[in-house]
Amino acid sequence: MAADTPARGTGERFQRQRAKTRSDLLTSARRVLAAKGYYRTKIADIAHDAGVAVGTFYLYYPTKEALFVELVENTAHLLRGELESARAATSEPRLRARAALETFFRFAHAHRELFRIVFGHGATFHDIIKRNQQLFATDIAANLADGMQARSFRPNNPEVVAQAFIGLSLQVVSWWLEREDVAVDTVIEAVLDFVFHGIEHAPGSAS
Amino acid sequence: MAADTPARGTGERFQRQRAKTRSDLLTSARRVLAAKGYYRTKIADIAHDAGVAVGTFYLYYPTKEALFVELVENTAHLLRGELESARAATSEPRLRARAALETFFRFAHAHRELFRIVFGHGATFHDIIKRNQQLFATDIAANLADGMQARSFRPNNPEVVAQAFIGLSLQVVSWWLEREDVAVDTVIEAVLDFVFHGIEHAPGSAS
Amino acid sequence: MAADTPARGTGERFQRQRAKTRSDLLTSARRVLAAKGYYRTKIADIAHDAGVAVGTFYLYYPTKEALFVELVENTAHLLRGELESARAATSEPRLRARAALETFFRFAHAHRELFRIVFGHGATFHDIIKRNQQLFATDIAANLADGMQARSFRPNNPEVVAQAFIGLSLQVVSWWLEREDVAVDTVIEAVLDFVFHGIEHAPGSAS
Amino acid sequence: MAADTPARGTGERFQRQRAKTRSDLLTSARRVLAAKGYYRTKIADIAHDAGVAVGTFYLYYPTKEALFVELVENTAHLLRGELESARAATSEPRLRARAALETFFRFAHAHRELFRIVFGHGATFHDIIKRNQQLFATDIAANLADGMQARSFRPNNPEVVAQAFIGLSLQVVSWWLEREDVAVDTVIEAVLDFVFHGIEHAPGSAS
DNA sequence: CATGAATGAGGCTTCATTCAT
DNA sequence: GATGAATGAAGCCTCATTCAT
Repeated sequence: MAADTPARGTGERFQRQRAKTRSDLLTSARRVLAAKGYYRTKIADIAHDAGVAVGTFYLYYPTKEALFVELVENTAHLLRGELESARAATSEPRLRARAALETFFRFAHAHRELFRIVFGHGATFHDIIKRNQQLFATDIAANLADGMQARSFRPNNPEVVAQAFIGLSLQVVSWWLEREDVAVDTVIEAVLDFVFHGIEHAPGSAS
Repeated sequence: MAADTPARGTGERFQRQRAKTRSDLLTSARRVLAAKGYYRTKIADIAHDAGVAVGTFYLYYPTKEALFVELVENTAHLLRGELESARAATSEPRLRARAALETFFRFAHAHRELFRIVFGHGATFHDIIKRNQQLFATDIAANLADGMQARSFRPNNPEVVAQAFIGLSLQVVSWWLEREDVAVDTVIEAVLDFVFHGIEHAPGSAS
Repeated sequence: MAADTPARGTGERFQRQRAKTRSDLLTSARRVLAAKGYYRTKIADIAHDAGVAVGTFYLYYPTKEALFVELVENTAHLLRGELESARAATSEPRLRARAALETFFRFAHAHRELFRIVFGHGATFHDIIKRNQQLFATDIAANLADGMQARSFRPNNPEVVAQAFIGLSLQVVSWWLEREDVAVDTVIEAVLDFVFHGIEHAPGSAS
Repeated sequence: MAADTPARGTGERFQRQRAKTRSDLLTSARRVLAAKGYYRTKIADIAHDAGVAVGTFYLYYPTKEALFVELVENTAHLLRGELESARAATSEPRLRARAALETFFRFAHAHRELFRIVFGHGATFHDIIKRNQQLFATDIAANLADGMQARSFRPNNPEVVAQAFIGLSLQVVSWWLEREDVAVDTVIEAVLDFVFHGIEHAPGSAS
């Protein structure tokens, strides 16, 4: 046993090396997938971009699909986590919705590539994406239903509005990601205004 | 056959036959592309579905992409036409927007397959789709700007709202296309409510 | 319906063409597999030998293994049929055994390539071959048991002798297939003598 | 380690270590090759089984084939040695043949894995195996010819009988190696009886 | 015109072998 | 010496497109 220890130190080195290569591949995959979409992305493209040989890819991911799934799951999980945190900050539905929307935009901005892969391009072409979108829809619909119950929001069909919410967010973000000139806050404000005066039960608002 | 006045214009009959085959191919392409998306659709699938040989496909369309482009262009053109008619019915921005939304939903419902191809699944994976979406966005933004000018709509960034408009419409329609149980009008009403109380400049609204 | 008939004549032409290509592929597969064995045979080798492109192979066989299995099953089935006919000619165990042995040799000679594939080279590397060999072993053992019961054959373990039978036949045939100079009958006679009498010079027999 | 007089001949210790690793690799190669055959065995499998890294394999064997060849040569050499000893015990052809057969069976039993590699599975797929089989055939044929000359054996074609000999031995042994239930001696007896007397129930002989 | 067989470039994946540490 | 990550040639298979009939 003790005699086998000397290898330990070396093992660490390999671990670090592996982690680096894996991360390189992931980064390249992000970049390339975001740029060309799933079908037009070749394993060779990713490997090349990562500066490794094709075979190396397969030391880290069994298939192209596996990599893709991992990327999607990671991203969705990350986003969901951030959204949860944002919503946890308050229990007031209006504030929550605003916080969620902001979070979503900032996330998309920070992870534009991941985002483009998961929600953009081929969109719902893979079941895993559909499934993840459904999760978001459910969360949003629940929040909307709460708000309606509390009369913070206009009574409406929560499911439909949730879908609308998702749809408009994705579209605006996608659009915005291609024109870096517009400030985030400008867009967020515009969207918030649009969204809010759509769901908000106008009290006696003289504007 | 014999009953078809064989002596007369062979050209005419062939013409008709050609048109039919072409149309058959288009119909099959719609069906198959809608079901499987561009990349997973093989020419052989379409030909088989249309009841012709693979080679025949190429007598009508030079490439797979050409067919796709034609389909997209057709659809977009058709939709744009309907939207124009709808808008032409009135010059009042609010009514126009409502009419356009209704038209859009009814169109998506009537041509669900075309719609899924052009706006769903592979979404923006092809430039032509992007280009067409942009056309719609421009139209909508123009209409919104008009409305804002006329103080029918809340002042806001027309481009952003146009994108939001498109995004929510696509998403809701896509969602709705997969659940035939909900009535069109229910969905339209929900969307209209959401959309209107978002864009409408609340006058002195007692709701 | 009647209008669809004109294609029939053409269909026949295609059928003939298909049959030819299929047969070409089979012939080439036989040749190449026999020469290089399963693992060293590439699809491209077979296709090239058959004078077609690689893709063509896949119009006829889904995988390399499928082709192999078909070849093995065909051969085994053919051989089993011939052996059955040979055995059916008489019920006398000795004659049957002789007839079977002769049939086996003549078959191997006539279908040397198939034979080499199925029984030679990689031999039992694939389950299907094992399974087929077992079938033969069972038949032979049954025949031997009969003969022992009838006291035509020396009492012995039929299973072991059946295996010995198969083994020696395969080996001798394989050996003989590589030296075309020896006449079939010479070999058959030698084997028959060995099989029937063994190697021992009968003690009592003054020869 | 510390107990191993570290100061003394490092070279010697390394020598021992090297020998051990080499032997470990050989053992693992035997096991894995026997189980999966040449083509389906990966270097990684062997290395893993031996508890060393892939690269280490190449410190001991230049190529996969080299290892294989060594294994085959070793085995064949070992067997030939044992057969020679067995034959040397007597000059009486009958006894010699019997002794050789027994030796062969016991060898196969003792080295089933080596045996399966060299004679089973991939059988004659490699020239080296063919060449070795030929060596055995020559030996056996010589012995048979002697016996025939001495009238201990029936006159027959020695080459053919030698091939038969080899073939039946291999087949029976292979068969037997997969059914551990049968005792070696039972099988040997059956084979000896068959080899010496054939299958025919001697006419005059009262059983 | 229609047919469907044939083509072959191109993508995915494997694995014997090499190499930096 | 040992390690295991990296390499890349090579094999399998797919499918848009062409072509002989």
